[in-house]
Amino acid sequence: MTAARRSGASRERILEAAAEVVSEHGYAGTTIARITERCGLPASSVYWFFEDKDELLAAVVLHHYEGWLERRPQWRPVGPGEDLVAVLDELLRPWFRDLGEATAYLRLGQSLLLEPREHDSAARTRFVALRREGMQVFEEWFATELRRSGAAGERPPEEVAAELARLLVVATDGLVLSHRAGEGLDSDLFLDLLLDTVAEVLQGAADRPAGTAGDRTDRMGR
Amino acid sequence: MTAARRSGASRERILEAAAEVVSEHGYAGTTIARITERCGLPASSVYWFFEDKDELLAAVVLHHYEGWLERRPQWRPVGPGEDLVAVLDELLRPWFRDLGEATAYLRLGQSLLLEPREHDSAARTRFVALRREGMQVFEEWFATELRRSGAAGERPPEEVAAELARLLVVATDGLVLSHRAGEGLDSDLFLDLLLDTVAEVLQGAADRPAGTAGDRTDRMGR
DNA sequence: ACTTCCCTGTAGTGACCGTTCCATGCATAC
DNA sequence: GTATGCATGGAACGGTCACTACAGGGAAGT
Repeated sequence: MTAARRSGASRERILEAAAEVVSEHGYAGTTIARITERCGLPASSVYWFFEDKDELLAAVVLHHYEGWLERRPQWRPVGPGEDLVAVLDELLRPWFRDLGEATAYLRLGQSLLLEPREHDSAARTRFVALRREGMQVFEEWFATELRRSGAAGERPPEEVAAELARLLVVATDGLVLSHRAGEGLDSDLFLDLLLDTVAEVLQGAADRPAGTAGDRTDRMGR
Repeated sequence: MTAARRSGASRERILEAAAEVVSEHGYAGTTIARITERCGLPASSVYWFFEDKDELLAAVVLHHYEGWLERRPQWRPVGPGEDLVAVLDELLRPWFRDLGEATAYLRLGQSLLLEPREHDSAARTRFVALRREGMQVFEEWFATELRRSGAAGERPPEEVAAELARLLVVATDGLVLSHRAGEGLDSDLFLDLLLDTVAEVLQGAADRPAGTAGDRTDRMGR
């Protein structure tokens, strides 16, 4: 058990068991008892590694986010003759295909989002922060590529990038929920539609003069 | 009897108290104790009118849905010289403006969606059913107007209508969650973007020949 | 061999959960 | 007045929740 101690294998086991329980029983159905049953370790071990249930869930959120960061698409720059939307398609499609089933992470996070703000659990706070961080990954890639290609037209590239990143996040959230409702919404076609919208935003940005652009976009988020 | 029970004012009080508790404390924080505290009636009254907590929540879902049906936008037909998207704008904008705060209904429903399917509570089952029903309200209006105006081009109007209805529902879900995350996503601008997308779908449907249209759209839906 | 420290095992804790029991009101009808 | 049935009041029920007190194991250092 030496190796187990040093490598923190028990902590990992608890973390993974918790994630499995969340994905099987949902947020409300996640109890310490189920987690201990799942990982074979007693509750005292759980409370040895984690201060309380809230901190454990926060750790689950962080754990999954880090996993996503490793497996996330590589944001390669757009080549000279390439279309930005085509590259985006290539980057996002595998991820969208997994959205229906694979992401217990998003399910847990969305449950946390729907909880009241006031009570402000560590898990919820962390998810909101990581969600924002993840969105910035999108945003910066967009901003870089828009700046390079000049596809944003008269509008500030950062502004268009923020808009597009928000659009992506909102769309994925909606897609996950739609899937949970058992509506057979096809991820592939939905991405098609989304990319069409992205193209349309870019088109609009390029066409529109600077003056009128401000009217439509200044309200988009903080 | 059942009819006598359903007409009672106490039943209504319990129902409203439950809705308030849900909107304040979220799904997980909704307990019988809090509901009785809120409405001033004892738990025995709650169990006089409702079989159990699950049935009470199912009744809350139905109650709010019926309220929405009454307050929903009137789906007036599109006039001769009018644009379909412009009318849609007029119909949806007030509703979208309320989405951020007002709809405890959607918050409860989304929490139910994120619960596991197997356990299959009455409340969850009912929300899924009403969600589908509500979506069909959209769908039929779209289908009618598309059939009348011929805006669907070569594609079957029902198919385009289904696609647009799904798009609307997914977008509203995502918008509610985004708002819960505290991202200052502006509902007005988001609706602008959404309507642009609708217009784009219609444009694509009108332009595309029948043969290629099938490739993109057959996957949308069940 | 002895201490040290990390982790596990057992057996709880009180609090709160949904739910139930049953006596009591309180109208209305006889 | 007395009977009838809907609805309330209050006090409990067993169960499960998150969490803890504490003793013990077992590897590592000395």
